[in-house]
Amino acid sequence: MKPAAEKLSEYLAGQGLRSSSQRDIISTIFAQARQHLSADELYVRVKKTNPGIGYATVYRTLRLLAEVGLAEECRFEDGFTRFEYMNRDSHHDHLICTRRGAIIEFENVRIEALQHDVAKKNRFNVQSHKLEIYGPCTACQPREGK
Amino acid sequence: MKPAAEKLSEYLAGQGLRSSSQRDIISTIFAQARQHLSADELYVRVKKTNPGIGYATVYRTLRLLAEVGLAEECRFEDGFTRFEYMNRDSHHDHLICTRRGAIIEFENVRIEALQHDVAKKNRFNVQSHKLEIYGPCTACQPREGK
DNA sequence: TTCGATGCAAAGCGTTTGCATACTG
DNA sequence: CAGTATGCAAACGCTTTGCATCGAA
Repeated sequence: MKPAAEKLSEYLAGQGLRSSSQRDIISTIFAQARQHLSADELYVRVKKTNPGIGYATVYRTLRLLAEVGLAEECRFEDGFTRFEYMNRDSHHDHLICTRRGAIIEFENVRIEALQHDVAKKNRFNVQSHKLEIYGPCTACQPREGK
Repeated sequence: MKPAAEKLSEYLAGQGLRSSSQRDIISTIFAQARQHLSADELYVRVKKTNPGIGYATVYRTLRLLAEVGLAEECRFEDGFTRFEYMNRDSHHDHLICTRRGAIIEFENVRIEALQHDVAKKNRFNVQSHKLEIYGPCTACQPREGK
């Protein structure tokens, strides 16, 4: 699997756009995080090693990465927008802990098949879908009073 | 089924809060809409018959309705927050047309059962879930190019 | 008469944009 | 060199809040 920075550069070259050290740094840090990050969380991480990089560049690079297909926007119920690193083809859904926000990914072909059935019945052509299951995870449940 | 305005009033009385003509008007119009509305869309509808009502009151009333369980916040992929009228217990999910934004509700117990299986495997206690299927609907498909 | 609710305008917050400057190709 | 990318700060859109006033109980 090619590193994110390289994929991005190839895309940029193909589009007549330019590479930059900032874009390399941001996309590399984003890919290494291997978890869902908000623009702000990514900005903080980038800032640690590269204080010169601005907020706007992080936002602009995230949008670029989304264009290339290396990042995907996720809007969960807490209202924050996060980005997920995607350097593969497989789709997956999310289990989200309502106590501390841990996010677990899963995949279930039977659910996907049923989704297609539902769509067919309603004459929808499935382009994409999104499934999120919310609840306390094991680690949080013991203390869950209610 | 009790009307939304009445349910809201009962809740307010129980909490030592006060009813108001604005709250009645807003909750009634919201309930009658029978579709997902953004705060702004609701505000516009309310404004038509009651120009005196302010934006803030619409927002505050929507939050109240959510508290009572009569409204639910929905964040779809387009980034807008909408509210859905909920005067029943049944849960349902959404088919969302990517062309013109039509929203269709559906329910599928088999999918829900599978979701619980997934959660169990991952030691999650399901509190709620959210399933959205995106794609062009029949009405939009004929003109769908690519 | 008390204290919550309202309407307005201002503030907040996350995100985007305009612009002069820095840098890539 | 031409033209894109950057960093800053200002602008933006949606939502919330402060405050004086209004109105329900």
